[in-house]
Amino acid sequence: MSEKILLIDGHSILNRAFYGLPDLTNSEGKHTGAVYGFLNILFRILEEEKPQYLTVAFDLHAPTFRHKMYEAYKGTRKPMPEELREQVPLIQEMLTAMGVKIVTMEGYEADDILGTLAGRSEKKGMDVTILSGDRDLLQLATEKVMIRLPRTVRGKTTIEDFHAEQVLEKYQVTPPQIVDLKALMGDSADNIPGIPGVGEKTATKIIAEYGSVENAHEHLEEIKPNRAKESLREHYDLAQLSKALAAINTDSPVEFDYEQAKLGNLYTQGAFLLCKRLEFKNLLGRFDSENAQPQQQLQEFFSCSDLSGCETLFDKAAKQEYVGVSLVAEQGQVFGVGLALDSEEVYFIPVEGLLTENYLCGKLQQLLQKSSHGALTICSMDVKSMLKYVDGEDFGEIFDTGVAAYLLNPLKSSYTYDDIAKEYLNGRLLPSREELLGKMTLEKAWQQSEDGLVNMACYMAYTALVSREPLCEALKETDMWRVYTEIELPLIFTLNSMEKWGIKVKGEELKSYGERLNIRIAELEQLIWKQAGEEFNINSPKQMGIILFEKLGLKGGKKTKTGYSTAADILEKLAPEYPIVKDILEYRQLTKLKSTYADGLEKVIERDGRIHSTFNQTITATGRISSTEPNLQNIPVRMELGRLIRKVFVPEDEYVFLDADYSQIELRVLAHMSGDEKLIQAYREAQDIHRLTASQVFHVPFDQVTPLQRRNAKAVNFGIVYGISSFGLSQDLSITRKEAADYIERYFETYPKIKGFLDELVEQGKKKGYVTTMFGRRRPIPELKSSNFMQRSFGERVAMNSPIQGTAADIIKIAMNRVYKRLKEEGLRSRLVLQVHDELLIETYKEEIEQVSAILEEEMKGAANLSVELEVDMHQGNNWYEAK
DNA sequence: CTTATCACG
DNA sequence: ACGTACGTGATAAGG
Repeated sequence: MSEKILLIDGHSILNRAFYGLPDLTNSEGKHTGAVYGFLNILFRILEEEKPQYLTVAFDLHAPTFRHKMYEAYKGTRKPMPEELREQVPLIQEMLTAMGVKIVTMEGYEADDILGTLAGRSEKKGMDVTILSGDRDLLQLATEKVMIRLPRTVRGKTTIEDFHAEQVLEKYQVTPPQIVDLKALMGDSADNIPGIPGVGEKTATKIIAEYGSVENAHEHLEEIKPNRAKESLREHYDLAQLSKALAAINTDSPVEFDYEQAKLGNLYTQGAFLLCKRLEFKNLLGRFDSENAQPQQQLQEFFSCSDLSGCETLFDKAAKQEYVGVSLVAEQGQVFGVGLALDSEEVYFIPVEGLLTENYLCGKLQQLLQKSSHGALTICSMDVKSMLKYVDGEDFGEIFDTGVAAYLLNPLKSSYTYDDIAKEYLNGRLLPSREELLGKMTLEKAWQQSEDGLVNMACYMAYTALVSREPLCEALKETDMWRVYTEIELPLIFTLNSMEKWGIKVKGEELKSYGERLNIRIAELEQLIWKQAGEEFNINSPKQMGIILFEKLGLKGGKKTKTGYSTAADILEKLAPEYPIVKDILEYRQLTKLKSTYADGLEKVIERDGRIHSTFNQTITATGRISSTEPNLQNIPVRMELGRLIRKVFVPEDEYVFLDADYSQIELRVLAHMSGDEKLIQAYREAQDIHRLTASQVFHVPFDQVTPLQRRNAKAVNFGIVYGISSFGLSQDLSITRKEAADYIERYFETYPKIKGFLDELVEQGKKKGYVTTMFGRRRPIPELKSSNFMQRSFGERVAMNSPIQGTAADIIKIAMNRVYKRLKEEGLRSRLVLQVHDELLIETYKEEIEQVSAILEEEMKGAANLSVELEVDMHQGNNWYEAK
């Protein structure tokens, strides 16, 4: 078997990968999608080809590189987008790290290098594979040289392969004749003129018959279409020039050492580190853990499993200024505690023997208690998750790595110790949880060997302790110190209290509600099947799309890449005409209620008869909190049938619910932040904002606004908060874009300062790369720099929305902290149990109703001092349905 | 493990 | 021309 060499057209493949994949960025906002795509294609081809040699050719001057497909279509030339340009050095660095030979040469394009190397290698008796996205290279195909052209269609990459034979099949000319073909037809993307009046069809015919431009010219009189004959006669010199331009130089003086191109182990340590830096998590798995991964200089950790040693440790910890703590626990089961006294003295205390779960949690509580420490600050990666295992509500000073890192960059999906070490400890690389434990659960890891667990616990405690200083510095640097200390840190305890109290749910009522739904669901199912003429899975959009749009022939064609869209807004337009659609919509609604709410909630009722949701503080990009397992922030309310579910959420005996929500907080925030006098005035006079907007926008007297006008104006107000676009508004109101644009224009005429304010936000976002809330919370917006219109537009809307949504989030967080503090300090039995973005639910002891109402009103209204009042609506009830 | 759908603010 | 409203989370299908 002969040897094989793989030659890659570097820029071309990078380009393919860039346009074929969504624009990936790592958590630092570095664009990495093209590099990732390149590596995936590379690995795939290597597996298929198994070559002995590999080399990648690059043009020396990247900026001359173009996206040919795009240009061929547009007929214009655009510079390489910045997102792609910055990835060129990255892929070269990656290839070099993998020991892959890169070839460039002054004065020659990558094409020429590839052509030359292909020729030389073939002469040596090798098989050659050229990987490129550029069809020009087809001229290089022979019996031994195969050109592989990857094509990305809807995210799937297929590869077209060409030996000489396949070129002939597809283009009716031999590979070298491709050059002659181009000489006649030209190639706008490559600036090859060709000759006028000759396109692909004619050119192919001529070359297939006469073999070359020169021979065709000799037989000029025989050339068939007259137009072509005359053109060739007149522009023969142009044809020859084009031919020269199209021909790839197969004899360039490139120096090439086959030894250096020998394919070795790609999975080197350097490549591993780079993959890690770029966050190619999927690729990391390819690396052989022994060869590639750097020797983890595991820090020296100590285990302590005897009672007196443990006591000593905690005593010592309590006397310090700072101590790093981690709790290794999962689903109520505790495995051990990590304790970092200083950077060199990190301990793991396993649950073992006398050191029981209870004992350890008790020690942790003592450490956290306010009374126990004078000047001690407990540093942890995630304080709230630790508090879950600790009693009491009177805690001392803490530092929370996760919350701090979240404020500094709220766009990350997680805040693990290895990421934080990398980012805030000078690129320090620690072994990640996955590297230590794999995909094992804690329990499995514990049973197998506690080594990984020990390391993880210690690294967590260590990182929490050591990264405190740089994180605090960064918070001060970015003017977020106050948001951190005055809003987020106290919020940890507020949320902890809410999670621990939970909310009482009537399980039996939930069950009967579900059964009631089931009766109707079964009816609808039969009804739908009957109308469809067959039984099918109504829950499958795929099956339903086929039934509706193919079998029953409803109009309203394709929408998604996988088939027909059967989303509610599409179906609703069809509902008046087709009864089956109405039934499907009702079926959807009921099954949603059944599975997500009736069944879903029942599953998470704990033994105390209450649901304990988790409120996540480090998820959203804007500063809101989110709720999981279950999500209690999306319990139905808009439709009556769904709203009934709220009747199962009840206060304990002797308690009632007090529900308080901010009235139009986001619009009020907008009024304040923009300083628009008209809007401020309107709120001061307690006017109906939507009606007022309607009267201004539609130029009608205030008291003659029709309900439709008011509804439209309300949508405009919402649109403003979301970062208005005429398309979005038109979609929402089912009007034309022109009309929507009209509404917006008149809105901005009415409230000129709002226009200025929003423009300023976008400008600030573009200039600084982030926008801020009233309290200084930041939201980075990397999309604003994108060359992609859609992405950039998204960035602009985000720039307009985030400060408003985020400021509202800040305000209610402040209110929560204040309410929590007042309830505690005034020794009340009432407690905060839920937050739903602009709403707080308090399980109120009946004798405290008056006092709690006053606290709620006072603290919610007083949470921020705006130029308009913060109005609060409050209701009382024996369940959530009544109280809302 | 991603996609479509739908619940909330 | 581009083809979207902002922010979330849970469920069921179907690779």
